[in-house]
Amino acid sequence: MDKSELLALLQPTFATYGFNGASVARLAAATGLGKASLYHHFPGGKNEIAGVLLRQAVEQLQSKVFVASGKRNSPNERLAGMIDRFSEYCNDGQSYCLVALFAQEQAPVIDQPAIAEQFAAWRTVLAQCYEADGHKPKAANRAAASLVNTLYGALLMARMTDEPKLFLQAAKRCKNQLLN
Amino acid sequence: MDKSELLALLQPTFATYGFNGASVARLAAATGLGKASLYHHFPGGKNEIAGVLLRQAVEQLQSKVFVASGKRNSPNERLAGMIDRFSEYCNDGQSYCLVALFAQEQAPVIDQPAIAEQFAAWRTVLAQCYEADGHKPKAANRAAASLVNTLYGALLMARMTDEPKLFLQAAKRCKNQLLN
DNA sequence: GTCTATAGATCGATAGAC
DNA sequence: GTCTATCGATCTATAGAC
Repeated sequence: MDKSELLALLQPTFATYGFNGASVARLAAATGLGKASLYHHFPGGKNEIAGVLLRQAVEQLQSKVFVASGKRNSPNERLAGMIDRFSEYCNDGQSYCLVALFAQEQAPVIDQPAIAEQFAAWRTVLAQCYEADGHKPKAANRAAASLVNTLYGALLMARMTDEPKLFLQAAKRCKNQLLN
Repeated sequence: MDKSELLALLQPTFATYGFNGASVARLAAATGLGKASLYHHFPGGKNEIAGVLLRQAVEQLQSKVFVASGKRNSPNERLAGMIDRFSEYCNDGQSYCLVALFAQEQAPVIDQPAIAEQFAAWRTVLAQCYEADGHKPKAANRAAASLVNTLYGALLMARMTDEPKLFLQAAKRCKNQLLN
């Protein structure tokens, strides 16, 4: 069985129960393998699996979501694109973000200062779009922080209430606000 | 030692490590008592403690935060008051919300449908203020959902990045938007 | 009420057969 | 590469002395 397939089977268990709630027994069951077989693929055990999945999530946010792509587009269209790609990242509010989950649990795989820098960097990407749209630097930073807050807050609400539409509606409102 | 004092000592351990990360050993250490002494006060063990703290949090949000108090005030002032009281609830972004934390971990003390109803009810309280301020029903619901998203999103970001000011700034922006 | 000591279950992780 | 069996540590919880 391929390692990336295994990781795809393992991710939902972490996303559902968090780092501490995802026991090796549960993880193994999610793959259909025995525990020992899982250790064959991931000698570092649970920490290794969680670390790989966490790095995958950060990498996806970094390279696929918070990127101001489409140089032909207006700043607002680029921001709207990032909202759309964040929606894809979290499967329209149906999947959760392991970065947020692990960070809240203070999981051993989390490097908290590095996470803080990552989110600051992503806010900066957003702020540059707002600046390109004519906002003053401080207003752009505020708008960027608000957007990240709203996206993650909506994702959290969708998870807490098991209503993915709460995320979709919020994402739509954000985009409408940009493209009105 | 008084039970409410004990609970005050126990809450931060759950808030820091989550339900699964807060072992009875850690909880006992936080109180200065031995494990057996903790079971004397809470025969139901960890689940009982977490349940009490969870109900405390919900009760505080219900009776102290999401209440449209001050009939003399304008709808916007009442909304601003709720933002202020949510800030008090989370200690200006320095403490986390156990409802959110336990819900994300699918902790055994969580009744997920009940939590979903609670947040829906709190959104309704906010929406009624927005309606009283002249918003149409659907717009009021949207504004209410946005406000809750932003508050919880900002609290989440503040926790993830260990920067409480991210919450304070967001709360301030929400209030400015209301009272401009 | 608080303690030490410990039971019994589950945890993460490993040995070794196949 | 997958398995059964098991280790040692940790977990929740309890027994019983003081």
